[in-house]
Amino acid sequence: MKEKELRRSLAVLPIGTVMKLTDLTARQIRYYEEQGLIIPERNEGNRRMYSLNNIDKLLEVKDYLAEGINMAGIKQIYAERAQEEAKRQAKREKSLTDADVRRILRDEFVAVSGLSKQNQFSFRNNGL
DNA sequence: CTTCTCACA
DNA sequence: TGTGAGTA
Repeated sequence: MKEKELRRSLAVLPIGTVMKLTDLTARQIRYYEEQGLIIPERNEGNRRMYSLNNIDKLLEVKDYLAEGINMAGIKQIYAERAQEEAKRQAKREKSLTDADVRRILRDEFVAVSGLSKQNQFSFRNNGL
């Protein structure tokens, strides 16, 4: 499920192909890049190379534009989308630290009680 | 031939 | 956003 996403991110399409796939002019495609909506890579000859994800985003932008949304509006939509992703990322990190909290708490207890891990083991064997 | 940047009779 | 100029 991750190998697939990697392929979709591979920039292998020249602008000419993108034009046919999206029905957008080169001018528009470059303009949307200028607006930060997409960030195509560049090959050795400074030629823009697009990925399938870039195509999807361009088509998405095209739809928003068709719905009457302007550049500013589209930028806001992606800005909000980025913030929500940031929150999800923060939550994952928080849940991961929660797991670590137990380890930290346990180590703290061991230190305060003065019990080594080996002693804890022997205590258990003695039913304590 | 395709794409790039820059500019606007 | 279109388009032509001059390149790479």
